[in-house]
Amino acid sequence: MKKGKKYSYLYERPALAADTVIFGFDGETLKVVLTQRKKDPFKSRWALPGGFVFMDETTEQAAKRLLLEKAGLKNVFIEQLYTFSDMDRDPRERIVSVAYYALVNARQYEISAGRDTLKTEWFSLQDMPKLAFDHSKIIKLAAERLKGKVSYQPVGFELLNEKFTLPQLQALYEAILETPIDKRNFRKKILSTGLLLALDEKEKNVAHKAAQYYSFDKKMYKELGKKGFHFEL
Amino acid sequence: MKKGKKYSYLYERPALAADTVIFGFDGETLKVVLTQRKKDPFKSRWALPGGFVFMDETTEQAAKRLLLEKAGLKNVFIEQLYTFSDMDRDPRERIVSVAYYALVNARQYEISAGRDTLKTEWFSLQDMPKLAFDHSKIIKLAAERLKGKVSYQPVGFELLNEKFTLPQLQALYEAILETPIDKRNFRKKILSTGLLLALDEKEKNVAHKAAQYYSFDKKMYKELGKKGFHFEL
DNA sequence: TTTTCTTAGTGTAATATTTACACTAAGAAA
DNA sequence: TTTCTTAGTGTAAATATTACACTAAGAAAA
Repeated sequence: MKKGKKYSYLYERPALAADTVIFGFDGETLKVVLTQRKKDPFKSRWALPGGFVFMDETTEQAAKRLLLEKAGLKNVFIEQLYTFSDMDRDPRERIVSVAYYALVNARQYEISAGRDTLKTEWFSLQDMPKLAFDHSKIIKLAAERLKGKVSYQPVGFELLNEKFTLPQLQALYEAILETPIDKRNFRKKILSTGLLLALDEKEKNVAHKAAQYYSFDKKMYKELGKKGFHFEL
Repeated sequence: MKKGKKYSYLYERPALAADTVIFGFDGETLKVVLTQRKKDPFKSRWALPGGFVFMDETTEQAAKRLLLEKAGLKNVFIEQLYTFSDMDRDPRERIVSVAYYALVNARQYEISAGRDTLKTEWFSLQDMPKLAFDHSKIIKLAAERLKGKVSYQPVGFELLNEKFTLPQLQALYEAILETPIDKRNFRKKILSTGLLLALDEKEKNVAHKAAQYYSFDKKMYKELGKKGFHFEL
């Protein structure tokens, strides 16, 4: 037993961590926040923001704390993704990680580097560097999950500005689903759900016809989020 | 530091467990396997089969081992459900549990009681006893997950006999979705997916018109399981 | 052997949804 | 005033969904 190790158990226990996949949308592509590691293992490699779960917090609370500590994000939507438990996923020792994904407005939040990271940056999903640990796998699963989510729940409130145009919403859907969508059919369908409120306002300073702003009908958004609705085009 | 506690760490660690929600179908209702606890806490209460995760196995491997040890089940379909990490979910100490759900053929498998359980039995989902820990919550989430699964993936292969009739398959869908389905529309839709192979064989010894047997087209089942398909009636 | 009971199996018409597709409108910049 | 760019709109054809009632087959009962 090494000196200074204060907590002892009858059976060996893995360490417990939380990792977060932070999705943002810049109007063009889906992005994910990565942090560059300061220390070994995988020193200077990019990785998901993550860290150990403390004894006085649930894994979700840990994920939210880490979002704040590592990326400066507060009050964001998160949902549990999956728990990764391969014995060798961390070369130091066994660490079981509960992964969460978060949806944030990439334009609204300035991402700030955390304490033990060199840099923290947005990376486009189609253009990812080589990642530490099994983090590529985690991101891949998160992207699939988000794709699934879009097809049965409204998505967008968390990722867009409060006011947004239909072309913006469509671009978001196309980025998540990784497929082009017919403009007219998209509008018809999304408007028929009753999710959207047309605002009395248009885009400004665009060198083409200005698009109308919409916002989500909060009540409807919540309702369809709970009971689900099928969205496919 | 108490005597005999051999594993020491710098930081406190929760224990890691796996719990399993085993779904079966008896032709009428969805059932779940519960075991009656031999020891405190919650002595003699019904609970989900579960136990600690060892250091040389993933949580999924642990869930599979526990399925065998606690219920005598081998080679069954399992999928990760959710990780439960409330600090007080176990009164003894903090135990984080990764929950899995399994789908098995309730008629084919004899359930056998495990070592430290009094009894192991099937319980109908609508008729559950009071459960230990947060296991009611886990089962509720598992049932919702299964409901969701049915609407975008084929389900039935794991729960029915290799040969089954359309009324049996329909009864399964009705049990999972908790809603009656129109017979003609169900047949039309399920047959149009190409999932089913009509066999050259009928039910025997039934006091009414014998139903035709079908089996799943394995290739199609796998394909639709991977890429998903929308099923709703 | 006939009748009864029970569940399997079948089709259609009305309605709703999905799909494919091309032009005009608005705004700034050249 | 012309050009460039993106917003916004409608329809017809095809497909999918829904609601709904009778005949067929088999064993059991009379």
